[in-house]
Amino acid sequence: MLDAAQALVVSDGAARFTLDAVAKRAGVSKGGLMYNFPTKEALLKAMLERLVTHNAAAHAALTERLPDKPGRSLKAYVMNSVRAIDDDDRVSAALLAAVANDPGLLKPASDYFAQRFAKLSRDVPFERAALVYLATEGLWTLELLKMLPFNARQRARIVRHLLKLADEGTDE
Amino acid sequence: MLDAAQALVVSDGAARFTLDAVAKRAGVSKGGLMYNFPTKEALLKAMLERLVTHNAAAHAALTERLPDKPGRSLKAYVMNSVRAIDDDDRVSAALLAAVANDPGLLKPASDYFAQRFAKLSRDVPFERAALVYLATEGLWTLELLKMLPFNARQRARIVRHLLKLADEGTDE
DNA sequence: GTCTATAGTCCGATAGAC
DNA sequence: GTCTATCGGACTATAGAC
Repeated sequence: MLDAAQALVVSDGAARFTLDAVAKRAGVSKGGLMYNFPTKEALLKAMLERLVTHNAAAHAALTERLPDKPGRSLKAYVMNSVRAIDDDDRVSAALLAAVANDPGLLKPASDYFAQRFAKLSRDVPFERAALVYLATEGLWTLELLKMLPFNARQRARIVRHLLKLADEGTDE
Repeated sequence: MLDAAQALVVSDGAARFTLDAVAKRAGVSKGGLMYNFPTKEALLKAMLERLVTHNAAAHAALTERLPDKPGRSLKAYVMNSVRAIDDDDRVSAALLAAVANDPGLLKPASDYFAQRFAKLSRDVPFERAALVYLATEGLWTLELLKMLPFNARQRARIVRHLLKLADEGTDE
């Protein structure tokens, strides 16, 4: 059912994300859907938690494949964020819109964000880690909203710069 | 009427942003509201354009008050973005949610973004300008969504760093 | 557990009087 | 131009059969 819900927001956007549509896409009745998720909010929360889990797993896998030296976690974060936009990202955008009015819904993700930076910046000077982190987040957000004012070449140049900054580790 | 619409999204959020509510807040009937804005989309578009105008004016005013040396436009942009969150920002957040599914609505803002960076980066090395720009945008976005993983001291440190980077101009 | 059917609410937009 | 009144539709959630 969560698969169907995610596929729906990816293809139709957040506006068409209704219980009827999700049930139809999942091949169950609305009653069946609401047996598993008592309210729509419960469904949204489950989708959000799955996104966070996916993201954490992707970052962990990427980190392991990098040499174990200072900044590798931050570097993996950058790499994981600048990939081509995929379905998970599109789900993020739709959910962002859906939950923008319900700050409580974002609480679990908020905690995830706070802990994530703490881990990323452990072996990198604070200011540089924060700069790379914020710039990466800005890049991801603007790209998602199709408001990134860079062409492909400029974007590649920026990504290279971010990775270099993350890689330089503690030698400042 | 636009004032009332903005006040409404600030106080009640995007979910309660209905034509009835806007009309009531503006002290007119729904018919009167829809005489001026034929559809809800027209109303949203007008609000967006006013936001862009406000933002451009604030940046211009801030720029003028800085000494005329390389990087002053970029510096003014950073300063204009890291102020305490105000009503305009809250409107931005609500509109972000409202228009996330309608990419066409964002077109005018998208053009504004593209031109804005071109101006900001005119007298600063590209990579540094892009880094400062993206990090500032990331800071603004995360703060708006209450997902900024920094305390007040760390935030001040980051802002200082961003301003310094913008200020160093072309001496790289 | 999963279904059908429907209750109850709210929205955007229209029609027509004044 | 601005009002009142209302339409048609879509939504979440519930009730109850099987």
